[in-house]
Amino acid sequence: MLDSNRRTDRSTDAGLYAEIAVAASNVRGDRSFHYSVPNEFTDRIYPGQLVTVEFGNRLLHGVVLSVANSSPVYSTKPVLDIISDAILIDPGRLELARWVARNYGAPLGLLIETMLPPRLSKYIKHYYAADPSSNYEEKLSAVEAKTLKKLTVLGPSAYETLEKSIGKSCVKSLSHLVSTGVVRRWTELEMPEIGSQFVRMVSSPRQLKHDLCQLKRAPKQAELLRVLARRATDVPVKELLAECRASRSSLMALIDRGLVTVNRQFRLPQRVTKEDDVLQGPDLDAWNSIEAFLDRDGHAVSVLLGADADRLAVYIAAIEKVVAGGGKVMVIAPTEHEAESLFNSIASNVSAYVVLMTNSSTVSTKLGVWRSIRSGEVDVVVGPGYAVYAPMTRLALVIIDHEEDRSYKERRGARAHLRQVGIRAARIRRAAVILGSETPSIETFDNVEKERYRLILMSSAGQLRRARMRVGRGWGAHGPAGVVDVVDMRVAPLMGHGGVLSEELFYALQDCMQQKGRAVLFVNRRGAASLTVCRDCGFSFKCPDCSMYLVHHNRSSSLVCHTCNHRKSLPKNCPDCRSTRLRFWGYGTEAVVNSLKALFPTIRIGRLDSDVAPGVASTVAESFEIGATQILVGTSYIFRFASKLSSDLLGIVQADVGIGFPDYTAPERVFQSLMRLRRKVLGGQIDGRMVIQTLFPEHPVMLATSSGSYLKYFRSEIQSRIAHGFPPASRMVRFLYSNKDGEKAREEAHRLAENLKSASKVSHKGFRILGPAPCFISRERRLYRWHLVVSGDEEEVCSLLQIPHRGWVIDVDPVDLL
DNA sequence: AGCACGCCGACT
DNA sequence: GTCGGCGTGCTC
Repeated sequence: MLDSNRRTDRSTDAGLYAEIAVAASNVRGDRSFHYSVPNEFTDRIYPGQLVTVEFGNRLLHGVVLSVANSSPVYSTKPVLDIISDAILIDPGRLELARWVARNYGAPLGLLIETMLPPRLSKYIKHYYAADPSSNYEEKLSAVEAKTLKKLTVLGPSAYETLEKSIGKSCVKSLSHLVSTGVVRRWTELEMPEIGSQFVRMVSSPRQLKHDLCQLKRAPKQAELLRVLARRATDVPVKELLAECRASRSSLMALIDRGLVTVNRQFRLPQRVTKEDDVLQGPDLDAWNSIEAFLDRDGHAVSVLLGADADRLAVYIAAIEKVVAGGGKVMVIAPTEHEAESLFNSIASNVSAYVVLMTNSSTVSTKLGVWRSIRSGEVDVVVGPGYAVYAPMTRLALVIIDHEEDRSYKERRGARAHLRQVGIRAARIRRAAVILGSETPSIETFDNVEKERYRLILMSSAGQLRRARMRVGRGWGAHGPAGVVDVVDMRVAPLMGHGGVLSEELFYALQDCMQQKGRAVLFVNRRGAASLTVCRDCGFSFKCPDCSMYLVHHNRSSSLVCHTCNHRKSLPKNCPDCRSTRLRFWGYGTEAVVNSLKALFPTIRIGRLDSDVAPGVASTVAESFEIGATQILVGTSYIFRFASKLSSDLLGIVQADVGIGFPDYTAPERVFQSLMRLRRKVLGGQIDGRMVIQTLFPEHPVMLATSSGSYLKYFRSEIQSRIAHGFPPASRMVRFLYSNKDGEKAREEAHRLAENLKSASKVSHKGFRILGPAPCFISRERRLYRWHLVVSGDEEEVCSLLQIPHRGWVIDVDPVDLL
């Protein structure tokens, strides 16, 4: 009788041991666990396999990381079962999972879970059966005896079935029954059948005549068989029945006769074949560089700088080349939406097997896509950030488009930066990386400057550089230079109500309207007012659950919290002193529209932000595109309609560089979005004009923006990052703690600070601890928030990630500190 | 997740 | 003394 739960002592048993990543999502960091391998598994256990193990008193699955003849742990539990012999995660991806877990302090189990087929844990079933060969001498408790008796009657059953038929308390006695050997336990992987049904002919075509003879009195069945024979392949059930105008019963009869079989087959979703994008070939200089780059052996990163369409041409040529050489390609985009449009362009321009990884497809499609990629039949995977975890083998090229996009930084889960994960994935498999951008991120360009990445400038950028050189400006913004005016809003004369428009922007708009032109006004806030104040007692409306002020929205006459979406209607009187004199400070899109309406009563004005219903939004955009609307006021939401924004005037109502906010990437974001706006709005206009209203005209990023010089911007920004110890100058970790009780949050934050400080004494090395302090958003959704920010070198900082207990959120290289 | 262990206050 | 609630940390 085998006691499957016995522990193994290393001293007495020189057997085989497996290092396992257990699917427990709260073991932080890259910690793994060691289990002994029973003799029955020694010749079939491999890294990447899925196994069942006991963890604490839970039954969990895990993935084998390595197999060795010794274990660093004295006493080990046994591997209980190999769930399937398939290698679900290849060694390269195991290494990637470990790297992410270590560098971001994320649970290794979480990474493993994201790499396994979707929803895999739902398909793992634990089975129990009474072992008839075992004798019942053991002293069983009443409950155990009852469980055993029921199990004998039921036969082998899954845990879920047992739970239903014998109840929770009996089910708990199972583990003891297993350890005494009276009950056997094993695991099965029951993956759902996926794909649609296909009909297959059983006999050979030569036998067709003979088969048809027996169907003389069944014309429909004969017809089905004839069509099937003519097609000479498996035919989808639906298609076959439609073609023969037959019903399901005829098909069932054919199956009963044993003439056909029906099986499920997964076919990848058909690619969307729109009219092919008219693509010019990639520009020669850039392509020569990329080609040479791809020809060199091993891992290297190159930054491709150019306009969207130009980069796409290079991507496609690069994919063709790599696939022709037998390599696989990953194409990563910041959002699902962008991934889909990249997929459409690539799939219709490349002669390779291209699939789109998306969350919006059905579960079975996702599973099918995962399998197809794993099997190696797929050449190119296109997807949003998480597609860097796709199960690709023979990976030769990773393309990360819009590498500067902030959405690559995950805001939940592992909180990894998926651009960095993609680069690491390529490095592990010695694949090449192309980072595509029009305005590279500070981190990426820093790597260019330090000669870790190579810069490839496309002619669209190169031409601009030449044009700019003549007027003494650097490269970096695309499209004609145009005129840029920066208005100092602290001293500028204002027009209209609400302090929204400067005279300069007003006259620019007036000019533009008189010449029947169009204008885009960019505002960085939705709603009407950022602060609603009582003019008599000074009362201001705050969110009851957060530390934020409520924003007034005109349309619904309500007050909205932009952090938690708490809403209430705007009262007529001040809740404190009953005064009716409520005043609105600051402005958003609504206030700008109202102010403009008063100044330009005859002009049609459109508004585009996330408050506008999605269906209405595209109408607004189209109406602007055809000229029915002359002024468009919007937030960054307008980028969704980037192709419809072409205008003569671009007004930035308030360029806020985030001074006074703990958001060190704010200047980067301002530069990025203003440059992008300028390309999208004024790109085609020789005489295009841009007016930037700002309270900080002397801020280096404002100066760089007005001259359109990327280098100027980069220099000033990297200087400030170095000065403050922000990434990429050093590694930074933010430890965040939230609690209903503000005092408790404060205490906990101080406790962690002490723990971190003593850790620094142990290791002698230095790192800087900022705080503990309440966060800028000190209360959110009824929780008080405290944080600690640590910066130092990579090695040092990684060692701190394990210290905080559960409840702490760890954010490595956060994008803001709000 | 779920259990053990330890600390502290309230009770026999 | 001892019981039990809760917070914390561990699971090979």
